[in-house]
Amino acid sequence: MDRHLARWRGKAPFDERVEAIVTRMQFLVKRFAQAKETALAELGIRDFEFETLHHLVARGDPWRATPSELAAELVVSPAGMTGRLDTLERNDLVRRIRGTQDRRRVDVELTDKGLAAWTSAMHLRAVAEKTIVGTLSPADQDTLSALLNQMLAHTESTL
Amino acid sequence: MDRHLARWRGKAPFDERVEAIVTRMQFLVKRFAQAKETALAELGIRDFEFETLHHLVARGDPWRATPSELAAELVVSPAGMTGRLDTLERNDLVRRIRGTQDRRRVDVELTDKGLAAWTSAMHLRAVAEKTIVGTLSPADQDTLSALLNQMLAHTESTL
DNA sequence: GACGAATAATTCGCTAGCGAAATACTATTC
DNA sequence: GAATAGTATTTCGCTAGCGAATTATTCGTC
Repeated sequence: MDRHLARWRGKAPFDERVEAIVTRMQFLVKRFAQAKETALAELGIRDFEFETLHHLVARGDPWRATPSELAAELVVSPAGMTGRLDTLERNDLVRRIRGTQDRRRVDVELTDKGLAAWTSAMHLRAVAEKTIVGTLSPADQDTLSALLNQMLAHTESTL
Repeated sequence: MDRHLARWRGKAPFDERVEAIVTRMQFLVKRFAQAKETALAELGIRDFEFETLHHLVARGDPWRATPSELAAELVVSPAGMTGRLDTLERNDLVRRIRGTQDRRRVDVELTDKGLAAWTSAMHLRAVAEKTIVGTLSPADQDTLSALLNQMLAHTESTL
């Protein structure tokens, strides 16, 4: 992948540094995704399933959220989230509960099976991620996290 | 998105720092993707089309590569790359040329139209990316790029 | 020259996700 | 109470990409 960047050195009609950052991040995120899918495959769970359960667990008991909240947090369209929830519900990992005060709303709740699946998967997935991030020292990890956060703060403010 | 991370503080059964890094990178890469699709939409070109043309241009005249080379550089499966090239060929952005010395191979070559499309799109896409990365100082950008590269070097060495 | 292993690209069947529209519902105004 | 605008979720039609298998070709061995 750095060969790609090397080809442009000195002659690219754009900011090479920005190009390098974006390209490396894209590449790494694909690697994270591949590592996680591989690690989770032995449990028969997909990473998008895990991520969704993860966000429900993060909310604490009673582990509920609306499809819109989940869609926003996971950067997925409403239609995409509906499809995800269809899959999770079909696998008995979540249940949909119609709102009583506002029937347009749906509460997505983690099932016992979903919580157990999350528990089993969480460690495997953490190992897969740490394998890559762990090459950095803790101090470097803090630096990286802060820089990413600075860019994130910007994207949040322009929405 | 940081609300998600805040929910775990102090009680997560995994390394919060690693989680923060991976989550932020995933979020940012999605934002990059959205910004680029939006910017390129006015030219009627998709980001995956641009990325593919970009890798061909990077090789210099005569702007050729095999499907396997492109698949590896862009982290796409062979089947996925075949589909991409189908789309690019249908839009007259590339042409496929059967190898003469090894007829299993195909040479993917940029067309004039493809080069023109890359030229038009390149600036728009660079602006979209810089909008986010540009919030960091040049020194911070170098730091970020180096840290990302350190992780990348590791993933390359474990393939 | 025949055969088997390996390689390159494509095909096949499938899926997660998208944008836009539709449906169901709520809130506000008259 | 009726009408309208807005919201939440789902439906619809489509697509980029995947894994596995297939097809065509090359290379090495006998």
